[in-house]
Amino acid sequence: MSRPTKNSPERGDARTRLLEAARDVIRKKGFAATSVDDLCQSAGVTKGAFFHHFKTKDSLGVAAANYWAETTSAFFASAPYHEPDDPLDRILAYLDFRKAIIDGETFEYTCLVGTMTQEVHDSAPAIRDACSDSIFGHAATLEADIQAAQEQRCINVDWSAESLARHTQAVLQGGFILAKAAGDPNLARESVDHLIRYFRQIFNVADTASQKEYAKPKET
Amino acid sequence: MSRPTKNSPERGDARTRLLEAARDVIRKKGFAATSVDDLCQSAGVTKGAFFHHFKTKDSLGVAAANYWAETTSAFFASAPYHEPDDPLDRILAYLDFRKAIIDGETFEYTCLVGTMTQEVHDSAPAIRDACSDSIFGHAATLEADIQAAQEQRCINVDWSAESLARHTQAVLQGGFILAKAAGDPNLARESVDHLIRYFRQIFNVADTASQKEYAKPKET
DNA sequence: GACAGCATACCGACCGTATAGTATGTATAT
DNA sequence: ATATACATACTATACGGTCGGTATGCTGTC
Repeated sequence: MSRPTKNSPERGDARTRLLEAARDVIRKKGFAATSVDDLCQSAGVTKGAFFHHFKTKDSLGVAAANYWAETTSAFFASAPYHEPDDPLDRILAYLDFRKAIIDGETFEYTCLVGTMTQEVHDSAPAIRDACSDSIFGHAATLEADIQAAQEQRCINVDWSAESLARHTQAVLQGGFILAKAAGDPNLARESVDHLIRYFRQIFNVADTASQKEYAKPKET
Repeated sequence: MSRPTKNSPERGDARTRLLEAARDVIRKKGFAATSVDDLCQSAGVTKGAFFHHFKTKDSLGVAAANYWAETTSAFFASAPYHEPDDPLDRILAYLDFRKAIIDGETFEYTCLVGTMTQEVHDSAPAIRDACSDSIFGHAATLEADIQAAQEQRCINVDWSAESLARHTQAVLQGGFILAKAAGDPNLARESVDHLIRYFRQIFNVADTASQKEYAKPKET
């Protein structure tokens, strides 16, 4: 909150501070409800700094989506879920990891680009496209492992690795909405649990505490 | 777009027209980006009418969420997916139905209360609660059938009917986000397909074109 | 190594407009 | 006559964006 003075060490990173402020404030209040002044105050910079770095509020939106894409890419690339040798194990580790990082305040675990997409998909194509790139770019990082696991373990599948990768993101995004509605991150984790169960089912891998037993359908 | 005159037959339904305008415009532009004037213009009424029926813009938001809850409840209650005798068949018919109504322009098939939840969850508790009631109220209509199907066909389950009902809504909401991001309703339908496959798996029911064959896991 | 010249980074007052909300008046139904 | 259902004109403010200015650092020249 301390404003950088003329010769403060923070000089030079107003842009980054604004992008970080955007990341957090927009996740709390949404894009349209977040004013330029909100962002400046939260970043501890002035309006002059804002419009020095960003031509318009919308261009800040694009930059924020790209910043999100970059930082989350790096974050996931260095995450430990890539360690297992088996591709399916990597996928399950990914899902466990996604579940583990759903914690704290809503704005800390929800997805900036998912939030912005909802608001601007029809009115700000530039922002929407940047958000779209981030979402589908991340989904694409899962495809190779899904494809490998599919080839290794499944026959006669009627789904593509691409669609399943996208589905994982849909489940996460939807879980965030329910979590916001109820004010409870457990609802997002709960959906990831169902998704994990789906993966175990379609890849035919037993859970530690499995539900592999079935009752014979009774006639009603 | 035609404004009702003093003695036009539309007199008396400004409130409904505003709620319908809210339903459509907010799904396009989002709540914050939708101005009161936008709504008045779209409904063909004046500001006086707006603030006669709604104390504030936020109270319109609450009313719109409640209107959505009422109209969608009636819509789903009279839908044909309740016909099958078997509870699991009813659930699968529900999911087919949800898939079938994902069509046309984005604002025609997406969920008003999901959209609003994203925006206002932190800043307008009254709206969020109304949205929350709509989402979880609808999810609750699925619980009895899920519970019945579970008791009929599953043993040793580690999931509750309640959580699975919520998960269906999460998948739908998430599918809408991806559809908005890509501008393509197919992405929402695709996620429903995965959800249907999940239901078939956990309830152990064969698909017409099944993927019940599995390859023996190869060593990598 | 001092200094001119220049670009970048930022400041903060200001502007025009859009926005939520109000005040007051009027037509219609009961 | 009174309440309801609007219509119209108006207000205060918040908002995105502009503009002239200043501080800081870099670069080449002598």
